[in-house]
Amino acid sequence: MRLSRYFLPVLKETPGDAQVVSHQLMLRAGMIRQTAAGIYAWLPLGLRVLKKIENIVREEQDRAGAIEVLMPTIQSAELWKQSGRYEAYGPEMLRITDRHDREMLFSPTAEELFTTIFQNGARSYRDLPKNIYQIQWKFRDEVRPRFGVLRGREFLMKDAYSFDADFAGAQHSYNRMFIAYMRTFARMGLHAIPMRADTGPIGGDLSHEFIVLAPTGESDVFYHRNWEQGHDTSAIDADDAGALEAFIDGLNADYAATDEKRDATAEAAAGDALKQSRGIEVGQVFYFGDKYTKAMGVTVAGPDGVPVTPLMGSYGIGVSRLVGAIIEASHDKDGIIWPDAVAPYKVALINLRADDAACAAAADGIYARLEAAGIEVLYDDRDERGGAKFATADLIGLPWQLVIGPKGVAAGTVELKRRGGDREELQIDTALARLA
RNA sequence: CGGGGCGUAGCUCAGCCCGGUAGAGCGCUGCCUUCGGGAGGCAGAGGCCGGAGGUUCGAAUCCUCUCGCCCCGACCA
Repeated sequence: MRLSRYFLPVLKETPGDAQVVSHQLMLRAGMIRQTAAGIYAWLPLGLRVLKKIENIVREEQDRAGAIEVLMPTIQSAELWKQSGRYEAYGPEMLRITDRHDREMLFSPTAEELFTTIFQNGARSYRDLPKNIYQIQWKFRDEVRPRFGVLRGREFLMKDAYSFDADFAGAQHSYNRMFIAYMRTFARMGLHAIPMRADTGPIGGDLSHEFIVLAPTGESDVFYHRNWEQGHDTSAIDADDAGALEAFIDGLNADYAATDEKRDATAEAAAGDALKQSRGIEVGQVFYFGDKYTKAMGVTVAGPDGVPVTPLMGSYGIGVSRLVGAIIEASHDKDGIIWPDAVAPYKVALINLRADDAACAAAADGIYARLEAAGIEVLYDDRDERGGAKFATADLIGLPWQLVIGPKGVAAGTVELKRRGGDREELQIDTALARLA
């Protein structure tokens, strides 16, 4: 993409409304614009990042055996009355009336609908287990939206719902999602730690929040320093329930808890290994048994013909929130530093001298070669000074900057710079090979 | 939902206390000079001062109401 033809409204100054760094940088880098409290328009650069994150989430859900569907954002109140949540949810649910005065709502989550849809297609225990998910916009009328996309009212969320015939199966479904989350966040260059979370009235220990460590995070978190190393999940066979359970138990042997769930005994045991940080919740996995299936009267025929009430879990990832969380975890004073997997483009091609014919020709040629090679490149061909182009490139945080200047062109070289890292003077072919 | 703050040019803000012809920097447009980390000069464009009432000869400025946004707290993917 040529920057001269793109829509990238960057800001030199920080808008006064934005307090946290990810919000400031997303506005400055032309990724989003706010249209109302907690509601954002996604501009081209932001949308590309959102889509990349969404795709990683999707790939890992698919790999974990979950099946993608898409539910409507606007739902009938009827279903919610069946589960009792229409009243219970309170003012956070955006309620709407249609022209016939029917009560509708903008879905804040979708247990009811998924449960109903599931019942539609599953009659027997042999249809289990099932895990169905969607990546869809949600609306929660938060009292106080803030921090940009970290706490918006409208947000993109992946929500998955598992259905199992018995507890052992439900636990395996839970573990599958658990490991899928580890893989998902790791692929985005994030260090997300699963922490024991509130399980509500169901009890048990089957709920974890996945927290990304970031100094600007909103909650205090405490964890064993073993969590600071990444965990290799590549060898884990998620189909092997026993091995998966053992692996996850091994992980969870190391203490990790948010402020609300601190355990003095476990912290004392951790001793010097106990670390404290701040964190942002980017996902949650949750087992809740027959809470909804029972309320909605959902059953499948068991092996003996007797109806069985399936046991459920739900699993959320804040997709739009992740955009902000990644920036919180990865930026410097000049701007964003995108992890490769989620970067809107791989490389910023910078022509330092748009007015220099030789320079422009060289940059055009390199641009064509990068495009032909299928490398995602944003070509700064604007008639701007070098400084302005560097500032823009640093701000939007593409992993690589390929700099074409008159001196280099004369010598047949270009400068390849890693965002936030080293720069090298390379032969053109060498630089292109490096980016391939 | 309690408490506080702010709405003036595309952005960041000044002006408001003490009423009297609406400002700066950046950005934008044109021309010239410049050109390896947000250059300089000259000339321009751009605002019913969030909205509605009121007080006044006169309101961005004072009063009332209203809408919007932000912050702190309680709450939350």
